[in-house]
Amino acid sequence: MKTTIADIAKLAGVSKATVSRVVNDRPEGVGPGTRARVKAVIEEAGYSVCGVARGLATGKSRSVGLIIPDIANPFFPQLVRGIQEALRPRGYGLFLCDSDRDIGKEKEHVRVLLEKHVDGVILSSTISDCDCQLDLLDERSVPYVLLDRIIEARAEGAGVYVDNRRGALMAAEYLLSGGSRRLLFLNGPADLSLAKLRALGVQDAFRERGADPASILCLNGDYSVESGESAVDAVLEAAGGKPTFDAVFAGNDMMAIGAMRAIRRRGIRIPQDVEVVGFDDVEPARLVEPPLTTVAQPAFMMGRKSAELLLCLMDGKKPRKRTVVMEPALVVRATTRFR
Amino acid sequence: MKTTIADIAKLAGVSKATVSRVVNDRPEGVGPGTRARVKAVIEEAGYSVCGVARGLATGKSRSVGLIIPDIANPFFPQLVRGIQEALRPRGYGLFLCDSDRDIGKEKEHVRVLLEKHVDGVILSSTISDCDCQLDLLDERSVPYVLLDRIIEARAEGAGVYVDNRRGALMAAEYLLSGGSRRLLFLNGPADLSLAKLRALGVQDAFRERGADPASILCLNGDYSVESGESAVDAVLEAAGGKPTFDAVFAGNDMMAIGAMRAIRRRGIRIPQDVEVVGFDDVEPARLVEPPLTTVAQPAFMMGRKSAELLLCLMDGKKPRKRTVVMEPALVVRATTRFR
DNA sequence: CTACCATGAGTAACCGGTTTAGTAAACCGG
DNA sequence: CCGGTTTACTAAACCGGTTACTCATGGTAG
Repeated sequence: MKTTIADIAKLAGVSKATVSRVVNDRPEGVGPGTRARVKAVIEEAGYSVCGVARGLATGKSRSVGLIIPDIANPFFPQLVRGIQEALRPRGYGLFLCDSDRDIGKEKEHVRVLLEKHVDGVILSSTISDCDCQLDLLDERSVPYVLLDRIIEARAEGAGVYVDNRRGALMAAEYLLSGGSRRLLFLNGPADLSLAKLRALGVQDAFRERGADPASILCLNGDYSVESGESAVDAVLEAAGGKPTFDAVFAGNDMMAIGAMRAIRRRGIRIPQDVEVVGFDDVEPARLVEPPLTTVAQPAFMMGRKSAELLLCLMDGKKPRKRTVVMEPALVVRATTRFR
Repeated sequence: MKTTIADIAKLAGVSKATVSRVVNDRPEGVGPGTRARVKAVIEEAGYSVCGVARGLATGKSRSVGLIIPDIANPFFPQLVRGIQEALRPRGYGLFLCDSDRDIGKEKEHVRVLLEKHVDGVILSSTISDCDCQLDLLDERSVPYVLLDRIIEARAEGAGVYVDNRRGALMAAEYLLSGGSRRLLFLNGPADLSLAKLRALGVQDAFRERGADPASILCLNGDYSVESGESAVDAVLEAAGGKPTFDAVFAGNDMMAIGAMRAIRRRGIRIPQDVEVVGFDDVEPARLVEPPLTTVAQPAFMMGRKSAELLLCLMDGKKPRKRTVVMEPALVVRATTRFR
């Protein structure tokens, strides 16, 4: 039989209210003697509050939901770690939902999270334009923070992103500075707004250097190694095995790694013949051969910030800024030539 | 204002009990006409049950906890995906807890999960011998499934593992079959029972082949690339840069990759001079150069099986077998010589 | 025609906490 | 010693569902 607050109250010879105050460390209304006695009884009986009952009474479940497109993409586990880091000391639980890049599953997850009465949601959405799930959250006034994946219709909402446009600009500029002019830009899904922003960044760099943005060959992958590999393979195949480009900039490291595989399989040298730059700076980037030059995102930090922002929102406080934009950093390794 | 079951009852002109029956699709006690009307009202009002209230009433929270040592290790995201796959259709939420390889955090997570009144726990524990957290679960009779990480004291409990001893035997046997005799066995933490089992497997292989198990050089890492790299580096350093071994078998792919880095940095060739075999078959294993020969674990399947087993336990059913042992498979790539 | 049972639906207790209003006793300055 | 304030604590309502039990009603078998 589980011990409840009533059992403790009876054992300690006080009322449930008093036990509740002791459990929640509320200073008012309980004398030091009583407090000590109740604490002793609780310890003795090994009692711990029932979060469900408390949740019903307070309307807060002390848990938040996280929706991400793909936990197998090594970028996201870092976000998760950052989020946990911020959540654990406050005793919040984290519902992990992998939407599997599927809009339907994403919406279903929002519904389930709502049923679970999470106090807030961190959303790294697969959807960019439609915002129906967010309407649901707004309706129930569940605070949420957008993470990594921007949703245009909610640009003014709380969010934590890297400066995607600038990150892409940095990558493209670096490639241009090395003399590359014929860029293969292996972007993410075209409807993702972060992908659009990066396209703009690449164009910025070209214009800045007086290069023609129209000369950029832009393809779209789904952030998997395979998609990067097959996209580049198709381009090379079409050109009879000779590269029609002298640089590749990929929307994430996994696609960049895929691109590298397709390129090297044809005997094309990296970085001598073709330079490659990725995005994210996940662990595999430094493990592949040659180690990948990439635009680093502070993933762990982004996770932490997003959770801190959400905690702030859930406390009903006005955060200093609703949108946190983090700085990307170019990490030069060996898929680009020495400058 | 949130709509409750009482609101729906009033709107539909029925009692809460009837609405409850309709919501839970209970066939008895509601006529088809009433049912349709109530459903319409629910749809109209956009009502969804409050899981917290339901949880209090039923004593089930429809959520399970997962404790893993390190979400950044690419093996674990695959487990997570498998678990979600099994859980989602049943509407269960998943509390993810990363114990960060820290026993203290692991225990804290168990406490928090207990407070959240999860219906079950999947545990991939950092702890091998002490089982205090499991006592807590037993006490509250919360069903749990051990996943990947065996806990010796609970060998008879529900669990899903790969046949670690056999996997290690396969790897060692393969290395021996190639003529390697001086094995550097880069095992996981010595107190982990899966590491002990693998050590036994390696010894089995040596004995089978008439080789002396005492000639195995055994080191322990923490499953990170760095630990593998530094361990092998230290060995090479001590031997003046010449390898005192002709094969490395690592407790996971990340350590194997670390070992490869240390080896190649010294100009030692893989696989000509030293062969390397990993464990797990995570994505980076096929991406590094040369691609890593490894003992594959069916991680996704293991995750799914563990969740299915837990669901079974939570339903109060007796599962056909409490312990599921999956078969490892040797995946031969290019860090071993052609046989 | 009556006795009986199946069916649809409602009533109210209950799950285990939190919180507000209320009470009795202690305290305190004048 | 008195009126008023403070302090320690309790009783009971409430959160939003579930469910055992009760009760008409109507169909049916004898």
